[in-house]
Amino acid sequence: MPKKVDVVERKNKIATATWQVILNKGIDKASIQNIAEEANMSVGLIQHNFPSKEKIIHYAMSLIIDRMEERAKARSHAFSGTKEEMLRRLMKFLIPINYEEIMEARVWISFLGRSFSDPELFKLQQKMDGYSRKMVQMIINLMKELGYLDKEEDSQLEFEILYSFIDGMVIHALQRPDFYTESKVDQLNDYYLKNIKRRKRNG
Amino acid sequence: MPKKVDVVERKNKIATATWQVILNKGIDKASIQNIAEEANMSVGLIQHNFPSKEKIIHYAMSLIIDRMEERAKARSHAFSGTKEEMLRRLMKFLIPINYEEIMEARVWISFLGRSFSDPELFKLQQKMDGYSRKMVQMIINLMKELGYLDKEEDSQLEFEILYSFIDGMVIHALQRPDFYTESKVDQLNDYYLKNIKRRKRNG
DNA sequence: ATTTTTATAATACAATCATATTGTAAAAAA
DNA sequence: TTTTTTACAATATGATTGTATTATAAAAAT
Repeated sequence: MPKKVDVVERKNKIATATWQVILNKGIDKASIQNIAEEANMSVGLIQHNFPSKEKIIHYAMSLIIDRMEERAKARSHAFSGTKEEMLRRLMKFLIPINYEEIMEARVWISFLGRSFSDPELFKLQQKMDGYSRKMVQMIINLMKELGYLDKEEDSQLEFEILYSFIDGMVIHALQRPDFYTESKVDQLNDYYLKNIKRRKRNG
Repeated sequence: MPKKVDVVERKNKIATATWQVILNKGIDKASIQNIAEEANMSVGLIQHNFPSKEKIIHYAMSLIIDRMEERAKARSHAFSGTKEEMLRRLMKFLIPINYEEIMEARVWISFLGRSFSDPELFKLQQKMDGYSRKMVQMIINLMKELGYLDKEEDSQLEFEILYSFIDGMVIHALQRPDFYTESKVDQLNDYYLKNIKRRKRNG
């Protein structure tokens, strides 16, 4: 056989080309031929790596989610700095900040739209949701540890509000990246925490 | 000529058929032929009402936004009840609650995904954003009026947090409609307001 | 009553689509 | 060395696509 090729790397290259086509031309133009052209590959090579276009789409979304989870994991495993800094870092776990992250988040939105008519994509989205909830729970736990919330307090509503706030920022950040810079996000998170502290002093 | 037909009604019927195809098969399957079948019309009739497929998509998104704005307007113009009730009603201005609203919000997400590669859709999305911001500002003003916020206070950060919270709930409501019932949304909004009040007592 | 305008349908067509088929070169396995 | 396996390309194919063309019936305008 020819030079044994890294099949994962190959698939990822096809997936990222798919993202590019979706970003530049829209998801309805994400055809095998267009993906092949974007990836500088032949149609046959794409077919050699994926049995159908459906599988390309599914793989492309699952890779987006993997990337998001990786970033979140990297942030939650970075134990440098104080716990207060850790809390602030965690609160940004989903927010797309640099160009690459914004593009990925935009592609994710396209997949989210399709997930309502594609059960496989819906499952992937649910997986993403499950992971996000774990991260938000970590944030809530850290808030309790740092005295932002009472430890005995039932924090279910606090959880949902924080999660909505974070996902809302994601939606806004990918629509107005010039406004939603990292420092703007920091400012909002600080204000959010300050408000929790202010009301806590009151009980 | 034949029975003069209501051209707006006709266009809206095509637009809603487009929504259905997007919901059932995905935005990449929203072809003229599929839309025609869904609307029980001939391809020629679709073409008679729209010069191109592009225009159908644009019209379909603009109708979604009109519907959302209409609902928001209806809620903000309903002056029944106390101002506290009005505040709570306004906080739900974007949240999809019944089946129809959830479907519309899901279609909106599909258009949002495409808006990054279609300048016309992006403009429509910006229009929607502008309207939403007006509504959120109304809510902030009412919060000041009702003593939730200090009137002199610069409420820019408060504004962004509330707007993200609301848009985040939208994203969550259309993904988990069984969880995000209207009463759950009410509960979250009440808790949100209660927290503002608690911290305000402290200053 | 004749002409014109309009709503609607049927169908045609080239482009693009997803996928199948076939071929080839290279290297691992025998 | 021979065989087999694999990476990759070229091209074919039938379905679907957006759009153009043509036809028709009905009613408004003349």
